[in-house]
Amino acid sequence: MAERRLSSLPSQASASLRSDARRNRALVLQAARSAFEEAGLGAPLGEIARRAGVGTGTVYRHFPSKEALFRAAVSDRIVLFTDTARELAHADDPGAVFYRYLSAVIRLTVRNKALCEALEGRFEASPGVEEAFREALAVLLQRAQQADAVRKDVTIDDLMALLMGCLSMEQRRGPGVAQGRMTALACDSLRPGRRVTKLPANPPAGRNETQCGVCGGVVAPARTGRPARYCGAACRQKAHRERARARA
Amino acid sequence: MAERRLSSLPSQASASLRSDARRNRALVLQAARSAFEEAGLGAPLGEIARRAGVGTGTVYRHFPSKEALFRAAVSDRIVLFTDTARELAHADDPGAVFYRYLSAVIRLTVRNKALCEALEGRFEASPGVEEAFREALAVLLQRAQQADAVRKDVTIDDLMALLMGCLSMEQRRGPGVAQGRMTALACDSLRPGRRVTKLPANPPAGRNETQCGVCGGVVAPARTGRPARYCGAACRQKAHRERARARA
DNA sequence: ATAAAATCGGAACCGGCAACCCGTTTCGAT
DNA sequence: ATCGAAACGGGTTGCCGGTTCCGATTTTAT
Repeated sequence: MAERRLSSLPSQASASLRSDARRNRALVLQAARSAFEEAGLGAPLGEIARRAGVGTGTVYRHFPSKEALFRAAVSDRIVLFTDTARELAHADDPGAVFYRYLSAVIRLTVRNKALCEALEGRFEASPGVEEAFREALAVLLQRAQQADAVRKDVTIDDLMALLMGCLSMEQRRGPGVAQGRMTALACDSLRPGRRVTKLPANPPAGRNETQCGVCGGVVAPARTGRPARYCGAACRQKAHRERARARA
Repeated sequence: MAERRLSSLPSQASASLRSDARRNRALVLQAARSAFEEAGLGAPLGEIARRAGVGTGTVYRHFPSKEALFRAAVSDRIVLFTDTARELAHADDPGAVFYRYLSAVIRLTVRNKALCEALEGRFEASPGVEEAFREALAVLLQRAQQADAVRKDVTIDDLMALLMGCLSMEQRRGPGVAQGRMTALACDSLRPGRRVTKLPANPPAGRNETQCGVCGGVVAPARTGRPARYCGAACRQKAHRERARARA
């Protein structure tokens, strides 16, 4: 009787489960990993069930939703990354360690669409898992900067963006093109040295230049109180008409 | 009688159409631009019809498929980029022009999901349109390299990847973070100067290191004739089991 | 061995969307 | 003003994929 749809203590799974259930759970997880790795979250759930050799019902017995399954499938990889970063935080040569670590993470992630999507943070891998990775990486970054191996104006936000950018760059290179070219390029961009461009500072909470919501053109910073959203009267009217239509 | 489902001469549309048809076509195109801009190809077609104030049937009268509509909606922007690049090809200061152009393209594309997807080449914007852009950009790159403003080991492939990477990087920055930081970083990585890393050369058509198809670990270059796909016997067996299951 | 409980499997359900179709409306030539 | 053809629009169809449900099956405790 009692609750039937509780199931799935996502963390410690092996305890107190019937033997077949334990086995099936592992099969599902394995199948999910390989399917998600190839197709990302887009992988159909039926396909995962088929690969695991179970019915879709069984999948739902163990994981309350597709997304929960996804989390379970990728989070351990991310945790592994995090742990590694934490260990490396006390290494001797922070600069070299930083670059090697970054390259390794990228190399190990590129081929794994699920991991890419998870790192991109479109959905939390698991509450905290992604955040922990970010913080561990921040430590490596900071130490590399202290060792003067990474330019000081780069923030952890920049680095996370750069990481994802590298993933998307490396990802769309066909076979026959060297893996890692973009990563190498990105690493070079982090190195201190003779620089031509200053990184644009984050806006001082004031207004800054934006894009016209209709035509994409440049909008001059507003002089009046309300934020300027359109590049001119024509686009503003167009937007109003559109909204009116939307309400109707 | 005759062909009813021909419709949509995608290029010169205004000729020989009834006045209401011409107007509706423009409305649909405009609505498509704005919807795709926000949501990319994922924007539902019904939503586009709604915004245009027409029925879905009308959309299909003018464009044979959703993708054709998408092409029509974005290709003119790309053509604009291409034309601009061609004009700039004869500019005096190839280095500065190159960097300015690159930044501008990124700035004008980031907020436009449709344009991003089109440039990423997941589907041709229009046969040739995307290719033309690439070639025009290649000219700018080459001239900048001749002027010693861009490192010589960067190829047009690298640049295209870098462009898309910048897009994906800038895209996922929330408001309150300066636009263009990643672009600036990327531009710096292109500049010649004291470099620490060599870009990995494209593989000499020989084998190179790959990843294990199961666990993602490193696979040593194969010594035998057949390509090594797994990092060890365990993973190989796992893969075989999986395939067997897939067949059944 | 037996029965209760847990688990399994896959058919059925449901929502969302692209694409199609056809009765109705509008245009514009005469 | 009239009429035929062109265009409209939204209801309908087909498909896909996530989720649920329940009868059948397996495990485990006694």
